Amino acid sequence: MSSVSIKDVARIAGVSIATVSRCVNNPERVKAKTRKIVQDTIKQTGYSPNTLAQSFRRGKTQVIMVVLPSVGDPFFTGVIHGIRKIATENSYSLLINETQFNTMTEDEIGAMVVSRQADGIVLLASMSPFGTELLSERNNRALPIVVGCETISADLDSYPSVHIDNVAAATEAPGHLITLGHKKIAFMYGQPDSLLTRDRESGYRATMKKADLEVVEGWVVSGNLSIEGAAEATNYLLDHEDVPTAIFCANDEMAIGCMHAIQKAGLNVPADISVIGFDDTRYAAVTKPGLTTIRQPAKEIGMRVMQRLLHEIEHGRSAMVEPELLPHQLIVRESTAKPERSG
Amino acid sequence: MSSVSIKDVARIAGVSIATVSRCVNNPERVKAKTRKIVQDTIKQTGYSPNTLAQSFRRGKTQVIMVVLPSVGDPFFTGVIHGIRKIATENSYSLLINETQFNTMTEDEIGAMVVSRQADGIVLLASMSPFGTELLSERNNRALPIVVGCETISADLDSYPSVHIDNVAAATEAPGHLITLGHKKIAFMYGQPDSLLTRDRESGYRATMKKADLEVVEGWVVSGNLSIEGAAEATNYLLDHEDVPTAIFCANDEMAIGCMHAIQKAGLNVPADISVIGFDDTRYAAVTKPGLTTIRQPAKEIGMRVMQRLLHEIEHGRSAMVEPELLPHQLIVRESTAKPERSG
DNA sequence: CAGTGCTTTGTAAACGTTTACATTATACAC
DNA sequence: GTGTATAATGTAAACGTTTACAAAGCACTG
Repeated sequence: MSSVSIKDVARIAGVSIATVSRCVNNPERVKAKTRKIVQDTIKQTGYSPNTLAQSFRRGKTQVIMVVLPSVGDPFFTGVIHGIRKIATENSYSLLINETQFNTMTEDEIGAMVVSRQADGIVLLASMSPFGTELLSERNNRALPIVVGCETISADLDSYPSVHIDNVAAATEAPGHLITLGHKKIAFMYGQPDSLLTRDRESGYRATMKKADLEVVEGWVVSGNLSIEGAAEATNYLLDHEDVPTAIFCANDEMAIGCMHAIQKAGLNVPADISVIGFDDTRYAAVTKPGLTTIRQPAKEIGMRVMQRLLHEIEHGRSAMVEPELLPHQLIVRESTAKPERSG
Repeated sequence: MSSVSIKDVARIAGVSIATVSRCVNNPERVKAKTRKIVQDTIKQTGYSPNTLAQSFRRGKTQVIMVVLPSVGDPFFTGVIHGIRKIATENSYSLLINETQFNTMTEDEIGAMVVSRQADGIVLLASMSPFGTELLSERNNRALPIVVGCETISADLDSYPSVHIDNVAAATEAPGHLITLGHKKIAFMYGQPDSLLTRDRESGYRATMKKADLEVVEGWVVSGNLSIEGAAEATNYLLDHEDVPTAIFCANDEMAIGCMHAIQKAGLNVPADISVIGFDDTRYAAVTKPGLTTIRQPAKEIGMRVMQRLLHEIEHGRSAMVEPELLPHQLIVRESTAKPERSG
């Protein structure tokens, strides 16, 4: 059970533990002959440094904590891939925390933050997971944090962030629908309290207003970020006395649930109702009909977020910086068309 | 930058560091009055124990490493949810490693294993990610490992595992198709070398043989576990001189790509070709047509795997045990029907 | 008040590394 | 051979906890 430590290697190789340590970390600083002896001993004994002791001594874990609503969302999967790519290249591992089901309280996450379970944190579009006091004042030990996909709350504005221009992107979706001739456009958001959906909602409302279109009471609904939630919300919209001719969903996942509910109700997409999503996940291309959506460069966001985080870790908190904006793109497929039958 | 340590708290509160430590870990062992003073000091100073030092001293990280092909697969998402539920309840965090893109070599993962980055490992249906020597003999430090979804290789047979009966499940899928009247049934697997797909393939072949049906050369193809790979593989099948009337895909993800390719080729599912998947992910219910598939209890698998792992961690390696089998279920939707037009 | 047993607190060692500094070995010039 | 600079190695402290053990405090009994 007890494993071989640096002391054992030193004893067997007939050198000091310092030399063994150097052989592992700075091989060039030890004479070739000695190095050979030590390395052979290491191989023979199967020694490998105790990471716990190393982390402790070095004050670094080589672990990045990623906080996000859910790994299940295929968009976040893309972001995580980007994060992981850069992290792996730089010898970091990923500790992933999902906030979705609130199994982890603010206190718990906060404790993690403060107690250096990780060297840095990536916050992805979650609602502020810690009490703000944790991020400021006394506890603000320059713990490196970078925000991805969206600035989460005003309190977090001072953190570096990487995302698309959500307001602009959320303008293009209803813009596209309006261009097609739609006047009755509903909006389905995810979590009520997140800035992310708020940005998208404001983009939606601004566009409607600019086109002199009315946002009817009951057309702005929550799909709870899930297929099932979206299906429910869609049924609610279909029951509405004034059924919209198009629905703008704040992500593809909800758009999928939305289309399914429409089709299940015996209606046709896009003939009866157009649906537009957000994210351009890999499913958007294979739904039937293909989903018109706004593409976010998921992997790139992840990569840039992680690069920024590495910078923070290595060079300390950077001065107040502008959010880094990556390009988005409207992808037109078959789920949107001009309204054929007016409601 | 430098943070408050147990010493600072002890000094300010006027007690020894041992008392502070006890206040944090065994509050009942210190007098109420002293406890109050210390806890106030802790609150006032914002002290929180250095996790690194704790882990080091205790020899435990409270971290579980999960090794799996890809977090992107919605089936694994379900498994992870189950794992996380139990892990969180028991104060463990999840370190997630994807093997998919081979960014992490055997050596790297192996080093992690041996060097106690984690207290235990969950292996999910990946190909053997370490050299087997790492898992046996000298390095076999009773590091707790539980295998989920499938036993990975013969070498790992001695580890506890939790999964469905893959062979039996893979019998039901072609069985269902045969019952419908299909004779030309193709099989699309994922990664060539994994036992998981091999089990499913053997279930497929056995069923075909039992029904006296021929497995035509070129009908067993790899869809690479992805939508795109499955689409390619499907196109290959469609180009085959003897086009099958049904395709059994080793997971839903590939089934989705498969249906898409069929539809894109101007054919109809299930009229021209029936498609059956595996996993019953949340997308299976919302594809068009709805996907007939074999349900695996993803979350339950995750929960049981994690419970077993906790047991291993707390009570040491259990004696050679039988794999724990959870029930699967054939879910019939609209993507399968009796063959209407014979090829 | 001494003795006893229990509770509370303090002292100090230990965990396995890394690394500043001290020491010793080596190479080279004279 | 001596001196000097440099390379190689060793010594020991430090990181922040936890915890075995020792010591002290306390409450009670006789």
